Amino acid sequence: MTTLRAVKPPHETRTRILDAAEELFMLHGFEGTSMRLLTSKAGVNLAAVNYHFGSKDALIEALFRRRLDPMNAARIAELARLEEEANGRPLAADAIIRAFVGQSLRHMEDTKSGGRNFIRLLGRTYTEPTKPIRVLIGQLYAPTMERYKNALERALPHMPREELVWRMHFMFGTLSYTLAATDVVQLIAGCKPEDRHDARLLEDRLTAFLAAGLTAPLKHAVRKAA
Amino acid sequence: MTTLRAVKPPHETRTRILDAAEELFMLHGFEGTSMRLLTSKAGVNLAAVNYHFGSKDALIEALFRRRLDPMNAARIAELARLEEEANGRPLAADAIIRAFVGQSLRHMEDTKSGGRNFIRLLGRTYTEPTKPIRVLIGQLYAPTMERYKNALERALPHMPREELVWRMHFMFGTLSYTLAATDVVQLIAGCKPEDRHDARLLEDRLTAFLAAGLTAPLKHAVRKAA
DNA sequence: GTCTATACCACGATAGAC
DNA sequence: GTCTATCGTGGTATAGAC
Repeated sequence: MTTLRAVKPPHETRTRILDAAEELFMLHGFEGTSMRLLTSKAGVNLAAVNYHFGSKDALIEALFRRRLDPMNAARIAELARLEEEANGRPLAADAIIRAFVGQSLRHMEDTKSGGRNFIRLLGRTYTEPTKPIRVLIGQLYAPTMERYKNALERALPHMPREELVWRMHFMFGTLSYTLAATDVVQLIAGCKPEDRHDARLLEDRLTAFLAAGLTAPLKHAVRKAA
Repeated sequence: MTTLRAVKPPHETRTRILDAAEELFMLHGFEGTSMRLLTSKAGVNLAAVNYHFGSKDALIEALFRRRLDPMNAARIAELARLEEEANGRPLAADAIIRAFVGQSLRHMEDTKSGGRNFIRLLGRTYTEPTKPIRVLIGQLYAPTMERYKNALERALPHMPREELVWRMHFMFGTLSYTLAATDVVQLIAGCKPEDRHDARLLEDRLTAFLAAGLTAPLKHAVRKAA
């Protein structure tokens, strides 16, 4: 076992399965892609999924962990970097938003590693009917969200906590939907398709929209409820 | 057939199927709910769905049409009413948004007719992997979107068309996500559950957030791209 | 430890009797 | 309109080959 086997890296089957799953789940959804199609595309045996992951659901979980854990770690690191630069002063809200949003868009840009597929898949998954998946996503995001919530509380000290939570919720929704629904824009009103792939421009558009929404003045009814 | 049959209204089987489908699709998704479960919950025969609708997909289409057509008609009527009141002057952006958003929340409030189930299901469907469903939703929304886009163009004459389309896209995303993902708020940061059902308060929160985002000043990069 | 062949039950859809 | 039988396909479990 410890002999040289340069041709076949360890866990190659695992990786092949994960890569094929990412693409097919994005195209046809979780329940829409059969294990038979998935394994044949990955070039592995039907039972390999069950051996390596245990079940289809466990495969889905592994798929999300593989990309989401590094992504959220990068988000937290980016926030820490900004806070260090600021030297104790609170950050501006739009800088915080940009740090969060940017990570998703960065992954969309590298068409090489299939990151684009994953991001679209991720955006779709927040509203998955299957509860275990939603719970998993929530768990994977929880530490990051806590950090960003704290940063936003410092950036917007006069915002009631509850209103801030709701606005973060809206923000999260806009981001996930934008990443997931790539063609509905065209269905609604038509837009130049080439723009959809300009991550830098999209980052500016999103940040401007979200920062304005997040820092909007409070309505009377909302302020009373706080 | 034309004799009096007060006990059993016409198309009762159809209605029973649609009602059961609405609830089960919301709970388990389209592919996640079996026809066997659906028909047994509806108290009809397994083959009845195929007889009345032709297929599972056709059932889904009928399900959306039943609720979405009146809902969008109400949206257009509401906009026409506001425009008549304004007597030719352009409407304010937040009034337009409130008219659009309000219709969804109105349907969420009547727990009686199962509207809440439908709205959650609808919010989830914009990001459905199955393309025919997305196309259907796009078609059903198209006339309404056109009307609202025109109204917003009048309300925001200095906004580049393309930026407006993107912002409407963001807006649509926030709305659909908010309606679909009822429990993720709690997963992320925790919020008082009773608030999630106060449609009036939610309408205020949403309108404030979206109006601010929609009317946000343009970034340089975005202005140059226009 | 990795992988394959195969068997098992539930699913969606359909045809035909009633 | 309803029911039953049936077909092809889905996810999963396992026994055994390498």
